[in-house]
Amino acid sequence: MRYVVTTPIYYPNSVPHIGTALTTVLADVMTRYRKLTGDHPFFLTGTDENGLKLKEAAEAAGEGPTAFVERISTQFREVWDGLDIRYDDFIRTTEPRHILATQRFFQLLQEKGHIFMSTYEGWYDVSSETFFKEADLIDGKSPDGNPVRWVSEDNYFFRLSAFAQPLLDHIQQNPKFLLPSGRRNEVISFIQQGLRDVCISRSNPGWGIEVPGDPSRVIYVWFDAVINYLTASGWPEGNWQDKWPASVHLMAKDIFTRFHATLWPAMLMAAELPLPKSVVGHGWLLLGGEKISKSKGNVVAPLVVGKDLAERSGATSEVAIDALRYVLAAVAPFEADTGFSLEELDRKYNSDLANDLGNALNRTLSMANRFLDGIVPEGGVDSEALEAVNTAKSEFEAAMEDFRVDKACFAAIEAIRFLNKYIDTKAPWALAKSGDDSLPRVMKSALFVLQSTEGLFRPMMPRVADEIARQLNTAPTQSWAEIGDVSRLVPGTKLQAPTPIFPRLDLGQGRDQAAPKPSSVKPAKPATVHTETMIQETAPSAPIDQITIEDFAKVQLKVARIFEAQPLEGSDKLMKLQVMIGEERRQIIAGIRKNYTPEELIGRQIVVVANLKPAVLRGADSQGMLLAAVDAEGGAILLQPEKEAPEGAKVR
RNA sequence: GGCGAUGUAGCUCAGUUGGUUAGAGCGAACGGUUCAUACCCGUUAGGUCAUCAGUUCAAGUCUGAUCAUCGCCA
Repeated sequence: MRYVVTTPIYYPNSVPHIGTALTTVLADVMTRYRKLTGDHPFFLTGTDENGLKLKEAAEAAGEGPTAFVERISTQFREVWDGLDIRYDDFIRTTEPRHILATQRFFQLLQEKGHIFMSTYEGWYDVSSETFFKEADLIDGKSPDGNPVRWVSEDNYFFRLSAFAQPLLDHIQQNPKFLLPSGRRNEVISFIQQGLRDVCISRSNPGWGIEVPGDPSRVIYVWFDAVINYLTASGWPEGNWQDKWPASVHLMAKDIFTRFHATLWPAMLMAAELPLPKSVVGHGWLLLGGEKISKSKGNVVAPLVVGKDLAERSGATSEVAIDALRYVLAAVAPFEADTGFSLEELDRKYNSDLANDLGNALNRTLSMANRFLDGIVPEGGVDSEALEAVNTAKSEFEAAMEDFRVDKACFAAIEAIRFLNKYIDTKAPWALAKSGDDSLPRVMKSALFVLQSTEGLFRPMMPRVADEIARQLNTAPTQSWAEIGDVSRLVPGTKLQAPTPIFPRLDLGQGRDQAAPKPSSVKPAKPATVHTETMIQETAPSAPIDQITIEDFAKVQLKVARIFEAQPLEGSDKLMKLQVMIGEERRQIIAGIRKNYTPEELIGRQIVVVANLKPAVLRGADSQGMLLAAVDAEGGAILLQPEKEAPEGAKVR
């Protein structure tokens, strides 16, 4: 039986953002840890490709649904690959294996008498694939503000109501079945309020998994989606019991209660199949106090963040990606949501990785090279070093048993904090000066802690761990049991010269390294602030008509972030930008090609006029304009918040 | 409307079953050190533990009310 870790299958009407990356990174860390502990993990992720919404999204994109999901699914895999996510299986719910498993599952429930026909009526919200009653609607729209349509049709229902008590019993008897505990309570009260039978089919729109024996209908997308976890085991054929039940289903809290903690376990009970061991619904990462919205697009693209971190710090792209992985894992919310920002990433990069971990490795190797000719000495290590490593190791293990990757990160960094204190206390430089014979033992203790942390950090930062092992000239940690084993530090081994892994970020400079140098701005007269669509400068000598504060208040200025930039075809000045104003995506055409390349623009914050009447420039829609100063040559100099502003912040 | 959660130092968060001077990390200030990526180590940070009222010898930790934010359900 393998240790099976799953993420949700992501819905490809969007692209991966920092929130989906969080779940996936956590799953990857758990998997890599289990690989070290010898639990033969199996890591499953994928894309959820059925559903009416997808078909409509494809049509809106002017594509056939097949081509559409193919393209987006590939995007997900590219991002996961870029984040060094090592999934064992990437399932797509349009694959034959899943269609077969889903239909078989449906039939199985029919055979067991848990499916019946009934008339289904209600207001259907395609966007969230959910039905609402009349009373649920707000101003004729769904509670989420999405348009709804009236649907009335005969459909198949799953007798969910029959499983309320069995579910409650199972939850009570298995304290680790639903986590965290706060959300488990939510599920209990949700079930206690009574479960309604759920409609699990829809009339066939020409996309989706057909109900077996009834091609006029397709299986409800959520019903088929959760089955993916079982599909991947190979069920019902072959040795599926090797990969089912899952050890842990990991997801964000929004799809926890209804689907993963209620519907899916009930379906499994109905099919008389084993339930997953644990279902974990972690909290959200809040950006600027707001939830990251899946349906609105990528608020922050993970690979852009990684690339940006690499460029600003000077770290290699592999190290920057590992750093992003570590920070996500370290701040991962569990019970509640947690506030996050790109500044937070920077701070944690500097303090935990550059100052603590990187510097500890660097100073230790530097001393070893100076005082011991770079040779690992004979003899043992101090008991306090051993104790610190063992403490970190066991706390790491305990944290992982509870799926608390954040606590595991803390345990690992604690070992490094110990090391820095230890070095200060022992002062090897003083020992070397006085010829004290305890020097080899102290240095070996320090090297030992470093080697141990190589293993501790490996699940979060595999490339960094490799680099630490390289500099220590020791074999990369292959198994968890090796951590804390002093004999792995072979006397006589020649250490490498220290090379900084995490170049320190200069946070005082802000995040705008790409900003034009002050010298390129003519200081003689104030640059005229204008918008990019007005290439010609307003005459600087002409007196500017005064306006009232009310006039100015009509202009809504907001902070936006550029996440995509490309030259506009058919123009040599215009750039086509995709920006996020908070959660809202806009396309803006800007005449800024003279001073900026697309690469310089992506990831930056800018200021835009948010309520400008949209215009068509060179055939492309421009939904707003950005603010820029004008340099002597008439080129644009972007206005940018002096420091990172909340996403979508008002400017006044 | 019902149920529930959250509200703790500038920031992000811990605070088991109520019990000595409320903690951590970051940031800040000051001091120390020099092996090191201006790093590390130490000290300090005057937090009405949202507010009010209770229970108790004792409450951040229990009860009730209020305010704010959020979630689930209807």
